[in-house]
Amino acid sequence: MSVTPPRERSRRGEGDQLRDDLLAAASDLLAEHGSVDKVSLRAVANRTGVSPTAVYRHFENHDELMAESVLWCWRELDNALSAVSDGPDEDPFECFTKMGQAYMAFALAEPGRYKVLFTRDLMELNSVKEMGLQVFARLVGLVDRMFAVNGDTRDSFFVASQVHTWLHGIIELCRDPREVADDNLPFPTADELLAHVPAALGLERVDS
Amino acid sequence: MSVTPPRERSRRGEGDQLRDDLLAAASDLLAEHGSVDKVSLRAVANRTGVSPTAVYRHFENHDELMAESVLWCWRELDNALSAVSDGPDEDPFECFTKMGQAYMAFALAEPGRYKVLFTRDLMELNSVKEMGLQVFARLVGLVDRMFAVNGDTRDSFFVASQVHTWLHGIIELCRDPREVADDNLPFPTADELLAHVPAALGLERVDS
DNA sequence: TGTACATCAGTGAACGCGCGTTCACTGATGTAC
DNA sequence: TGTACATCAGTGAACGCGCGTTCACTGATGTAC
Repeated sequence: MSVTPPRERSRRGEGDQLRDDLLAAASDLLAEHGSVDKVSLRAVANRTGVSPTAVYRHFENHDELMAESVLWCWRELDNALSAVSDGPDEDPFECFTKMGQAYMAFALAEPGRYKVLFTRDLMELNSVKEMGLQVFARLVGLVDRMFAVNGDTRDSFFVASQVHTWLHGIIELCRDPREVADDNLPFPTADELLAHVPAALGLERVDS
Repeated sequence: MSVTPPRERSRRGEGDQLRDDLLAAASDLLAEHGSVDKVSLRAVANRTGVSPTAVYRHFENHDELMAESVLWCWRELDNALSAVSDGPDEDPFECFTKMGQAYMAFALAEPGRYKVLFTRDLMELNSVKEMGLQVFARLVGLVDRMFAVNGDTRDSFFVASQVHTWLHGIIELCRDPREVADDNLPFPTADELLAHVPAALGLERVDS
């Protein structure tokens, strides 16, 4: 039980700073433990260098703290994907590849943080659901643009769902690339599996 | 906190019966909660109608109880898949479809029980890993037989991994088909997504 | 056939722990006058 | 410019709870003689 040194008290009027600090600490703890159940309010307070009661100045209870923390993780994913430039003048097929790699990189860098995004109970909250759909909308948009180039008439939402499910499964199977390396499990790596997705789903540029 | 009526004490020499009863109760609790962390030793004892201390006659501790419980769940999946006849004189493409449906049915009937199979820490135990690979081997064998018919020269292990990851992702996305029905999430159903897997992965009979 | 006894299949009380949450409080700091 | 005071940003002790685990035990039952 490592104890973080006490946090310097915020100046007057800057009390909201603690809220962000708590969410950042919670995000780290979620990344470490990979589950909302394993991250206690007290642990978040402790990691932040603050007493458990201080948390109640910013969150109703443990449930709300965790819901907001997962929302924070979603924003981290959204930011990571924003780094991939996909303006309308870019090649959507290249964007798709880069976006897939960025998504995979986020998921594999901190598997616990990725896993927590899909916490079943939290998905029922509108805030979390909307955030999830917003990220998904990036994918749908990209598929739309590839379809436009190829003259593909399939339902882009359906194909985006195919992409999403497949990537999600790859991440689950090959969560930690290091495990695969020194382990006797002969599973393919995430990169290999990822590389076959565009062709299998007909998301490569058609020369005509 | 519902309390199961006390269990009738086993006759002398039949003490092992309790072990199976505990595992069956644990399997149900895992199905209900979908996580090893949420199922306590006391809850398993309670569900079985026995005192917590009785558990220690059959298991070292909570960890071993959970490990054996998950192994029990794996055997339930293995049994469910065994119901699909896939003798060498059957059409492997039909078997593949039926096996996929059986797998999906198992996963969607009790999402919690399915989810628990892939508990990260437990996968490091040889007993669990072997059980997982044994189930996976069914799939590889099926892919082999489809390849034989089609003269397909791809690596069957790799393609089986593609199937596995994709199905796994579909299950995660569409865990509960009822949610999709009355919810505003417009995601495709598991059946729709599943139906597109064989074609996308080149696992349909080639007419030549 | 009767009885002493070892064994089996458990029970019940107790422990220390970390948890979420409540309550009364404290001390620094900005502001009104 | 000095001071009283309201407010802010927290703290610290305490609560009841369920947990994993230990320990000493109990009572039925099969078996040896």
